[in-house]
Amino acid sequence: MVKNTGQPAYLQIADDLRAQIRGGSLAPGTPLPSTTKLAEQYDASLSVVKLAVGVLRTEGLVIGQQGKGVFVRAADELPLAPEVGDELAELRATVQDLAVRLAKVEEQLATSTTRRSGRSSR
Amino acid sequence: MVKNTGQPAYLQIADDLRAQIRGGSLAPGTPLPSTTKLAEQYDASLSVVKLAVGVLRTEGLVIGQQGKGVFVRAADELPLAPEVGDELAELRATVQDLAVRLAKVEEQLATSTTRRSGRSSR
DNA sequence: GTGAGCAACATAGTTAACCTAGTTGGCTCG
DNA sequence: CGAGCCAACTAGGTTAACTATGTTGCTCAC
Repeated sequence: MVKNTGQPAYLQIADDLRAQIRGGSLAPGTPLPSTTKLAEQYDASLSVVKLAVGVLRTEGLVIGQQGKGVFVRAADELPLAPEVGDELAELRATVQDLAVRLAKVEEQLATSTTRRSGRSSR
Repeated sequence: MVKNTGQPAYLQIADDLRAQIRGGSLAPGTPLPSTTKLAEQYDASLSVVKLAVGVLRTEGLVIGQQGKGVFVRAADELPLAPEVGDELAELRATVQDLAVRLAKVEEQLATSTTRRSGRSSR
């Protein structure tokens, strides 16, 4: 990991963890892997993992406890409707995908129209 | 500044900025001072200011634009709107529409470049 | 056996440095 | 005069090092 989609690494990791939480793969009350573990797991630096966890923390999805770990918050006290977060993550991914594809198209279009003559329309 | 309320510096700054936004002292659409200015203003390091702005960014209170500045979001679209679901649905529709249109464009582009010769360049 | 202390590991905060990338405005040169 | 380059400023991302602080379990001395 972490790929290449133009999405920053710490957001990718945050999205992934968020998806795992929303999806139940990380149940409420259970601790996330430690930051060093996550760093290895995602093949990222400690810093970006800390950033990712920080995002989830400010989102309220997760609560860090010094010396113990980072725990998934109980579903009852989750900040937003669970589906909203889900949809948001999905939408983010989709939008990112669209952005990348559009950029490619734009580039192709630019080079071809330049070569071919003026442009049509718009 | 900052402290020493036990509250970490970056949260104090984030809180202060949030208060200014909520209080109208920083109107929607207006840019925050640049990160370097904020760092001087709060007598903090660049790093903590960046963290503080990052918090507001993930909260959606503020939108950063590379090269220009960090702008206060319009009051209409400020967070915690109860009709978040509505906005989400709308966004979903828009994204779907974009995806379809983009797919068409990509297809046209692919066939035309293929037909006309090998692809060009780059 | 029990308690004190210590080592190892955990999150959290702070700072600094470096790099990327977008915007803007001014200056130079053709 | 205009086009294009360039310098200065902007936010954003990444990494690394250091510090602080809390938790837990082990060992060792008594």
